[in-house]
Amino acid sequence: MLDLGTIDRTVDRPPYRQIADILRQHIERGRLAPGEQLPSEAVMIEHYGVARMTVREAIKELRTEGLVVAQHGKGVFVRSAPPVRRLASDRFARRHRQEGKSAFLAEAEAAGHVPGVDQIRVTNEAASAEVAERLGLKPRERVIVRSRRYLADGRPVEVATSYIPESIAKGTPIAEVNTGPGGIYARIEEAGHELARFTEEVSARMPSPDERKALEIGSGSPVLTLVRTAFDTTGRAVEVCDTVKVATSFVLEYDVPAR
Amino acid sequence: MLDLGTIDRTVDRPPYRQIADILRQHIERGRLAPGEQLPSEAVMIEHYGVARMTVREAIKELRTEGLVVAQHGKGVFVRSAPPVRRLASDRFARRHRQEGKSAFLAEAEAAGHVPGVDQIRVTNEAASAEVAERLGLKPRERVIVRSRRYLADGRPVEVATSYIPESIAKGTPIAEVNTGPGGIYARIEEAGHELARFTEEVSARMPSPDERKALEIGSGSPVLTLVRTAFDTTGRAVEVCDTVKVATSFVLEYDVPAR
DNA sequence: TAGTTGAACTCCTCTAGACGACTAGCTACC
DNA sequence: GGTAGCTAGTCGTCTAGAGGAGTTCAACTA
Repeated sequence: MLDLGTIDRTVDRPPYRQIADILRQHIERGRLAPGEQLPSEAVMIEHYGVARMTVREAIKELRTEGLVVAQHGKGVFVRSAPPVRRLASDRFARRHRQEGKSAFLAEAEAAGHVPGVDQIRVTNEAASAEVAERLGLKPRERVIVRSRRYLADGRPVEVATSYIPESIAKGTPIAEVNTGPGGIYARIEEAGHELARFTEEVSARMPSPDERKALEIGSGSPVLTLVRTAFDTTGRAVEVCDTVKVATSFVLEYDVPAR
Repeated sequence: MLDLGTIDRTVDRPPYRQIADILRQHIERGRLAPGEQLPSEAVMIEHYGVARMTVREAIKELRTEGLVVAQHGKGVFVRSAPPVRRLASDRFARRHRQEGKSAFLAEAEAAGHVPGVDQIRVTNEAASAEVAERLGLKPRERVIVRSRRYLADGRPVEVATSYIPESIAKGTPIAEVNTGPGGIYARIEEAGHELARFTEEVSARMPSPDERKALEIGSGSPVLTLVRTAFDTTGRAVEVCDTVKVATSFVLEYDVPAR
């Protein structure tokens, strides 16, 4: 049986924080294992002799920290840490494309996960000012917009939107839902644009409500955002991609020369 | 005067979320500017005709999202976005060290901020199993541990801890609080270890209470974590550095060859 | 003038209770 | 045998109130 301890009314730390502290320790020390259910609100109300809202405040704190998830009608459970996927900086290596694997597929399989993609939407739009600038296009030039959601072992882990100039995508399956083996980078190279390098801008923030929904995460889970630009050997930007990843599921690895 | 709108009791979105939505929109559309004060709880209770806790729930949601910060006794304010600092992947370029600038100093100045460092602590410890493994040392070999906090324009933006093998640091100012011009990387190179490359592992998570305190951020602000290893030209790991950055203050730029 | 007090305002924490909605398991009926 | 409905247990949301504590500023006092 879990030792819930007691709260101390004389100390200046408020009861709801003390309760959160006790539960947090149990989780961090493994006495409450991932997936395990926390004591119900009723039990804790009884045990600590506090009001319902006080217990809920404590649980709210843990939810904000991403330590637990509540399930309406069932209980509150310790978050089972999703598998962490390491993304090495060679994930865009040509050999993967030559093997018919897209970057995501190659990485997920290497990490032993079952990859999946859904919610694919492909449209042809006029480039926004920002996208045009990043791609070095004139404003309002047309681009293929590809958005999709990636899954690992059936769980959503990332949503991404790519923008490719129509002039490059024309006559290729890039504008189709199914781009064929190797993904869009393989198609871009076949179209005569040999890829030379990528730049990635990494940052992190809290998710918007839409992103929370698409990634099936709570409001306490941060996201990693990647803004990637692909350049061909002539230095032309041939694709930009905005990616939002579930932060807890990823570690990004980069190799930086000292120069 | 700010248009607070009204809530719709017939729709299935709960009132506290509707209130949060209204406020969020005002913030996102700039009608509530950074630093500006939100209507007080009392005003909103009156305006929407709801109970205290309902308004507080709405505000809590915005706090969790990192959009606002509450100040006891003063009010709730739209978070003023701290200056974002872009960290280019050339931030460890040798020329910076040759100019006597550490990586942080070089970057901060380039971005037009006043850099600062405080809370410097230097100790000599037996390497933990993890650090020993990352540095390729035998367990319990001694390392110099340097931890410090970085400030930009007086605001804390990052805490970092470096581990350098004592065998490399011996006889250099690396074990001193003041390492001299160019920082520890300059000293490592002077000690005969020419730096060849770095690897960085980037991830993001919510901060621990300690980190919240050191970085002076609320519980709704995520942090970026960097685990860096520096290698010399012989392939030996000469330093590892664990960094925790305020996520909203940084964009990390990386250059990835397509290979 | 300089310092203190007090009021008014703010958010923080807690209590005690209400009803609603979701889940899961059991039961009774067809 | 299958299903519809009941029920206990869970979390979600809301109400109406309380005292506490930090902030500000004006009024008061020495």
